[in-house]
Amino acid sequence: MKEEDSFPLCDKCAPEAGSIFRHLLPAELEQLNYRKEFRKFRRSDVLYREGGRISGFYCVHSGIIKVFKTGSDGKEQIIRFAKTGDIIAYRSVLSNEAACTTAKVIADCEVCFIPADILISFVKSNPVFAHELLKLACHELGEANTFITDIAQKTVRERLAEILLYLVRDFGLDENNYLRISLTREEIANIIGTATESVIRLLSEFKNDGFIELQGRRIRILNSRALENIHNHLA
Amino acid sequence: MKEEDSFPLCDKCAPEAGSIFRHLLPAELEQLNYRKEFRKFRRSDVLYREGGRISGFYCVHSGIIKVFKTGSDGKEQIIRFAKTGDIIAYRSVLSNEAACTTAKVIADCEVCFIPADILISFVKSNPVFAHELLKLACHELGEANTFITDIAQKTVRERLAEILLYLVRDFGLDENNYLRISLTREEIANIIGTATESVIRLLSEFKNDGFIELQGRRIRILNSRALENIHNHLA
DNA sequence: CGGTACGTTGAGTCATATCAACCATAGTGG
DNA sequence: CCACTATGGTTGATATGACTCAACGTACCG
Repeated sequence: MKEEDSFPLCDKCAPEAGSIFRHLLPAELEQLNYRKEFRKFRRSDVLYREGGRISGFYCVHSGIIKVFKTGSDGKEQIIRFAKTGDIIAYRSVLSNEAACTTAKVIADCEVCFIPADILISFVKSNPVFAHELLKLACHELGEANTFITDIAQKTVRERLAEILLYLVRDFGLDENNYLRISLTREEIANIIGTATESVIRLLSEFKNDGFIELQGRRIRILNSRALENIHNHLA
Repeated sequence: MKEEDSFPLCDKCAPEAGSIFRHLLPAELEQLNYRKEFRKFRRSDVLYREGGRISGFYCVHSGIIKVFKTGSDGKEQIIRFAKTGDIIAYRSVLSNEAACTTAKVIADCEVCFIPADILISFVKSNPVFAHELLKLACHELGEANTFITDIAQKTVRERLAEILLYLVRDFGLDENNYLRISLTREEIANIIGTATESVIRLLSEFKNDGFIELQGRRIRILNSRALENIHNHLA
């Protein structure tokens, strides 16, 4: 079928996207291809909701997803983003806990849904894969620790500079130095833990200082070195 | 030898302390007992330092250890505590990254030092153990996410109430409702990400409200329900 | 006995949150 | 086609939580 062709096959997708599945054996990849379900989502669709039980996890083929927790007063706290090659919800699957986050689409995406049991079975059957998964979780843990320290100790201004640089690193710039991810001011605020108005004011401060340029939601990075300095408390 | 007797044997310690090693097979436990090194540390000793390469990890037999990151201005951010049955530094060992935290003794402790290679080999040889280790890492990741959300969204007052409850849950109360962990005001500040003076002021506010009692460094919990309410923004 | 680390309190300041008003844009339905 | 509504962005005024700085008290320790 024509349709079929457009499905990403894991044994092609895994190495290209650099996903964790590149550590699977051919037979396991075949099994994965057989069991997975290809799905498309559009902006603001929700993949799963915190508190819910999870029957599987997702591997992102294209698009961007934000993963957030809802605070007691209903405010979103964005924990991380997932893009091509990333997997989400694996935490809940592996620890067998209810989802502690919600996943919502930021840029239209294509993902594979993979039943929970298959992940567990790979962990049990493929030690290298298990180790890689551990590396992944431990790496994320390290990043979480860094984030905790920053959010606890740095000013909003410093955190904003940091997040811009993080977005550059993770999503890159286009040919005109515009960030390849588009976020609302509120979403930016929900990453660094501040008010929307503060983000707006600080962004326009950065603009006036000539570090960035703003075209609506698009952000152009002019002087990442300066942002680096702000982040490191040197300015 | 007399000395030998005082060494904790992992096959006894693991089930009692509820450590991750309870999932090992007898032969593996034996290997662990053979390879591990028993060590004692006193208050303010450092087990390992951030940035350093790690040749092994630690399983805590007794005592309390604080694990923290040092912020850019030298301020400690306490990430977690480790007590009987907990393992530390496993993150760096598994992800093969330099230590991103420092571990310092809060209450005199006895630990086993375990060479890195043995952990990796268990992950490879024992799928159940690997899975349990994944559960552990994923659970910690979930806790980190919650902490990020709290620190980003809650007031210092709310966080202080929360941390007191967390310390009750994790370390318990003695017969007179005193916390079984002793921290300096500065250490408390370094958990919740605030200034020492703020902790002092808020603690004495809680005292005046009759929620707690203070005897130097010892904290007596009188009304945990009230603290619960503060934490949940209900008061 | 002096030193060092910890605890406490007060005063002043500042970064950031909050509240309110307003504008721009786009989608919707009559 | 146009009012209508919702969403997101911006700006200003004001309030305040929390930090900083400084001084001083306290307790333990060699």
